[in-house]
Amino acid sequence: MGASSKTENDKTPKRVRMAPDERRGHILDAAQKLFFARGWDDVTIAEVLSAAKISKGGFYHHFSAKEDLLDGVVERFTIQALTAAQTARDATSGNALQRFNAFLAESSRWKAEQGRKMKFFIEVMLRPGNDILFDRITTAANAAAMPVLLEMIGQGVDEGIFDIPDIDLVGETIMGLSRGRRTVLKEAFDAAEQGDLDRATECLDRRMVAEAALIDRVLGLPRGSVLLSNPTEYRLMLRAIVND
Amino acid sequence: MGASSKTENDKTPKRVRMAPDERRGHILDAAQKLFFARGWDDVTIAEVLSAAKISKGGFYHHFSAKEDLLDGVVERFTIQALTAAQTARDATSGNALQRFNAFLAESSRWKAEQGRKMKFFIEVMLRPGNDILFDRITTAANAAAMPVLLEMIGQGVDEGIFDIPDIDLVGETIMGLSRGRRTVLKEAFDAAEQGDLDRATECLDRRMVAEAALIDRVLGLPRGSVLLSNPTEYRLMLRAIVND
DNA sequence: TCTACATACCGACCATCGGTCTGTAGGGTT
DNA sequence: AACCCTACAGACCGATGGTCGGTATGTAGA
Repeated sequence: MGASSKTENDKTPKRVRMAPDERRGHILDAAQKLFFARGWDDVTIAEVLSAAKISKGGFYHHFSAKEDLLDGVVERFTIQALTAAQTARDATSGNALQRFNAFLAESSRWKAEQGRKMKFFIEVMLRPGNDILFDRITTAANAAAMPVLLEMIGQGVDEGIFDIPDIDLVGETIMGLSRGRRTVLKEAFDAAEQGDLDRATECLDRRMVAEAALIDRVLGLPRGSVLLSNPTEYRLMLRAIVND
Repeated sequence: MGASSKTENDKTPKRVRMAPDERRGHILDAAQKLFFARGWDDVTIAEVLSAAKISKGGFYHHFSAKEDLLDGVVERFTIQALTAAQTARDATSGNALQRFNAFLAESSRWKAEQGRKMKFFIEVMLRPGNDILFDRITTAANAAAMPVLLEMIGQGVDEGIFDIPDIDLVGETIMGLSRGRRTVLKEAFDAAEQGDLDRATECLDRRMVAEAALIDRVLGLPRGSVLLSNPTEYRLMLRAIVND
């Protein structure tokens, strides 16, 4: 083959053709990384293009708009969150309270894992401008987990263990609390960055204890029924984050 | 002044010069109207310009960016919310629960008034894309009202009336609930638009009753202590909205 | 009242960004 | 080999937020 100029010297073939799903995945990977690092509005299509090594035409062959990219990223998270929630539900048995506690534990474990995997995730979601991104992800993830949660609460009501004024409000309250953790996370993160891991851990832990006490009330349970705190888990997460 | 050509024929003086505050106010008026009607991202600077009857250069003399406009609008609301909250606090006396109820009543009255004044307000804030605007306003308004709320709750704790796990969480929970009303508002609004005012009212009322029951729990109060429902108020608001 | 200075204001211009369109490469099928 | 389908390239476009040099409208001091 007298084509050394073809087989070897061509370091960059003009076109790399991929299966749609694969290409889509690559683009989403690049976009996700950028979005988490700097927020959705700040990142331009051009940047995603060069990060994903594809042309504009190629991109718009797979995505209809920039908004579509956001949807794609959010969708990934939703799917992950959903399967995680279902796994947690299916893996546990016993009465509603036991299942509920197991579910909360798994849920916070999953969140901590996300925080560990993506260095910027927590740091970034605390910055204004990323509200949209963060809000959409948490909303979608919560929405995915909500049916599972409500099912368990329903079971608790049927069993006569829980006593609640309105089932929708319970779900909402829990979602609201989880959203409000943003502030505490920021505080803990700042402390961790200054090397004060103890204070950071204690900060998160106190919050979780308080949340648990509040959920006790909301579900009409005696104090100490709901378990939400897991200091070692926080420690791991914070350590992973701080170590770049 | 023999200058008929000056005093009368000049229909449009080339420049209208105003005091900075006045001009700023005019621009904000125009911007607010447009934002509420169609959302922040949809409205272009050019539209604000023509609505406020000012040139681009003039505009950028008073505002540094489009974002600045949002800040201005939000700031107005914050101030209004703050004074409303303070008024409500100062106007009431009695024990913490009485003051708390009075405060809630005033607060919801104020919100209803806003909904009445601005036709599009509710309709618009339910549309995606206006999340940012709505979120920023509610967040700012809530943040303004929060100290007042916490002060009252603190009083209740001191008086031994309230029994709470963590004061910050209480504020957060209440704020979260108020944010979650969006969904219910949408439902009620849709019902009202179809002429079913009864269903709309009932929808809001049920929500408020449930919320009150939940807050009872959170504050460690016997059921029925917190009063949040005011059907006639909703009726007025919904009627005003539906009648264009 | 003339001059000098400050500032509110104008509008043409610019850079950038999301999105479109025409054309092309490359793998599979016949 | 001829063909087609489609993943892909990149020039191009319209809109939009923002800038800049210049102009009108005051006001303070001589």
